[in-house]
Amino acid sequence: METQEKLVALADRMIRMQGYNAFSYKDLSGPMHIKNAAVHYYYPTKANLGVAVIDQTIREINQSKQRWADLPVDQQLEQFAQLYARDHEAELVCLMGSLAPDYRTLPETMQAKVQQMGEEILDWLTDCITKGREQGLFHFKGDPYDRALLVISTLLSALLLARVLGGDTFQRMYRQLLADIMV
Amino acid sequence: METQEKLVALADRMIRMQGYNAFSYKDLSGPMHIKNAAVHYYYPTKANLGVAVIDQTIREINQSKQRWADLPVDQQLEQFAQLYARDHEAELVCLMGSLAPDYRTLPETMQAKVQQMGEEILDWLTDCITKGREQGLFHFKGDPYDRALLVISTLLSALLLARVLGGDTFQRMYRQLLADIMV
DNA sequence: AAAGTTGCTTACTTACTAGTAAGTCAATAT
DNA sequence: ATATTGACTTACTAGTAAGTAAGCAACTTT
Repeated sequence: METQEKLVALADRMIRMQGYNAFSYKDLSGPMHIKNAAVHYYYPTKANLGVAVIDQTIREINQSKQRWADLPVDQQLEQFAQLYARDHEAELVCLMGSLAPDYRTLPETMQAKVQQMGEEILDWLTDCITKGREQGLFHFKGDPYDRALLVISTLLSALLLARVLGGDTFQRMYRQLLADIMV
Repeated sequence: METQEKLVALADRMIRMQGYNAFSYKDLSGPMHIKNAAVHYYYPTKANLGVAVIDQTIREINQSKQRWADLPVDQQLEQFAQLYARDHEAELVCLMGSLAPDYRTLPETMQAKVQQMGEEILDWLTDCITKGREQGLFHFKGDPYDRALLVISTLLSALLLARVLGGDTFQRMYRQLLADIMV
């Protein structure tokens, strides 16, 4: 992996570990044994770097979607949920969970990207849930879009609450979420 | 209201609008037309101020609980949810939603308080939900504690997601949440 | 061989951060 | 009348933030 890719990966980690406003260029330059200005060489502003992190995440999500395309939708949902389980093991929150509280302080370029990311995840989930109900794999009351909101909501805040409450908070929420929707 | 109380109220607003790491003493001293050092007079460190904000929130929650003590538990839950609806109208996230992502960067005194706040809310909600099921007012699968986690989770992330996705995101989630648990 | 180009470093600026020490001034207590 | 306290202000420090300008060595292109 080259410097530029490593920078994005490390920035992603920092954002999801500490928050966008709580990390600085020295948190990247230090561990990578380069100078502060070298980070500015690749990403002139922190906003550029932030956008790159979100873009990378959007790409990764799209790759996952494609990889799962041939699975039954209940397994697709489970794979999606396991993405969050892996974040939990790494003691990271998801990008949306980290950036949403800081949304008002983010540069506009980043705000737009965060929104795009949210909409793309939500559209896919809505689709997944709609099909699952049609196929008798899921069952729930109400609009699939609203259900998709609750699914994201649960996974996102399971990561947040587990951070504070510790213990088996994440696992409990994870299990209950799937139990609620699976037949 | 006196200076000290105003400081806590304003700090609370700033934390829930921008995040703990994105506000500074000048954000308080400026609007209050006092000097930076006057803030340090009341709260020597930012951690002191942070703890005061959480303590105040815990006190307010306990007052609400007491006020609702004689209501039927389904109305208690609705009142609780309306607390979040009011935050949404004020374009604020809840304190937990703001502080949980930054948890790792918070001074230990604040971490302990955030945890305490979470546990107190959760205990009350668990109790409320348990009673509601016993009385046939609520109905849901699984452990009441897990259900309480999902209720908080939904309200917390409804505020976060509404910030990014806008529109009627909050109302949709709010409605679906209550529809899911109310008979 | 000369002229870019890439990937940095050195050295710096400007702005802001939390935090402190000492002083002021009005109200209160003795 | 004097001392003390409360609520600040003035003036500062040390550290960190993002960001920039200029230079340099290695490699590539012409």
